[in-house]
Amino acid sequence: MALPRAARTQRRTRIQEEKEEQILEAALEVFSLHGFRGATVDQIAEVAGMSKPNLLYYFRTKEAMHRALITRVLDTWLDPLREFDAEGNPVAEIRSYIRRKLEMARDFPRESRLFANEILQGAPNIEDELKGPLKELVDEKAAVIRAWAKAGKIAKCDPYHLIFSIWSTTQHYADFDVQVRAVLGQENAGDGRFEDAARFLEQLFLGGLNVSEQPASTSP
Amino acid sequence: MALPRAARTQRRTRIQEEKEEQILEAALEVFSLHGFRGATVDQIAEVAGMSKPNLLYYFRTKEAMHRALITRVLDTWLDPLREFDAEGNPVAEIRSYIRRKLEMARDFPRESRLFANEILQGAPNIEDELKGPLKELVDEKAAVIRAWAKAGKIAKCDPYHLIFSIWSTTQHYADFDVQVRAVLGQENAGDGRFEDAARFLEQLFLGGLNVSEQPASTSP
DNA sequence: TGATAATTTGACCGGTTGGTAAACATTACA
DNA sequence: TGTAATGTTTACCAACCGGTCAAATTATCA
Repeated sequence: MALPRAARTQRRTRIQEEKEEQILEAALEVFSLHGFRGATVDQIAEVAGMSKPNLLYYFRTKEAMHRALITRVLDTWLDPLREFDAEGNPVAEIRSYIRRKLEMARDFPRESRLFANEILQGAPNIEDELKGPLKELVDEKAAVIRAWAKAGKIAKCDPYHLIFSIWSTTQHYADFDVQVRAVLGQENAGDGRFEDAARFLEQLFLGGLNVSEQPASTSP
Repeated sequence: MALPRAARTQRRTRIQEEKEEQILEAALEVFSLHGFRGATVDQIAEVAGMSKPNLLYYFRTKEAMHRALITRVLDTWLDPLREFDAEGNPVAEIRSYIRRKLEMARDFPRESRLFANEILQGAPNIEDELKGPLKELVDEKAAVIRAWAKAGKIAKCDPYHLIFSIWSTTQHYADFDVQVRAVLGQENAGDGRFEDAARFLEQLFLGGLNVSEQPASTSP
């Protein structure tokens, strides 16, 4: 008899790799649009192009599928923050962090919505991830920002709320895309809004931190 | 035989007022946590403290309930933006707008999450509201902001993205509350984070718009 | 008070849900 | 090539879903 994924100890076959990939791709599509409870296994199976029992051969439950998806995506989702470099130039670091987050909102909106859905619904499955790895990473980067402020390289500010602000403003363009497009109207049908947003957010954050475009001394 | 809400032409009875209120309160609780598809009528009925058929006597379908809830909440949700006054002092206006939005995130997080869920899932039921009334209101206020910039009262910036930024940063404290609390740790158990956020966001936006704390001329 | 309208309930319905059992098909590999 | 492990499908299940119905209960007011 066959053993589904969770019970296997041997290395994965080619078919397993392919099918699990297909499934997670389809799961991302459906979960990101409807949340965990609103998504149905039938729908995911249909998007993945396979029968429901076949899908359940690879992931025994809907929850297992969701868990696998979240863990995989969370890791890459935090990459931009990890690249935040203490040794770098504050202005360049903050600017490129905003740019990268905005690029991710543009290129991977489903991943953003998956998290938004999860957090919005109380994060029942990833609370530990938030309080553990995520908090540690943010604590580390907050210390960097605080050091920059103490050295007078940027204005003094609460580093946690600075990070929250960058998260929220950039992810807004993925999570609230429908609203953004409705308000801007269809004349901005292309990706132009992302460039406009990048320009505005740089102005906002660099101005708000008292650093001009060319890294200069803080104002008196 | 009795006529449910939608078909009634007479004035509403006391019981109708009370029960519809109970139901919408319960619906807000459940919809804001699970989204439309993830919410169940049974669950709403249980929270409302009545039987499912009784609930369906007042709102004939789940969708009717959701529609009634959205329309009611959307109106009050936009109040802070409506109060944005062209004649006022730009610094005071922007500052008080941020404060009011943040207060709403603190005092009415469920309402914020209700919208977030709706937008996140493609806004199937309120797209018209977004493209109509909402867009008109934002267009109007964007013109005000642009005029302020033209008059040199604030820095030149894209007014739409400014509004998006205020929305996203403030609503973040309602929609992503679980994440915010996880990152800040339980030492900030009270509402202190809202005061910290208010301070930071004022610094960010007023600085980003080149206006100091005491309304002054723009820097050279 | 009594009759009429408004409200509430338990039983129920067809369709969908997440998930299973077992027969069948395909692949990997000795 | 044979065969054992892996992969796929059809048929199915019990629980749950949104919603209906008719009977029972309660409020209203002449």
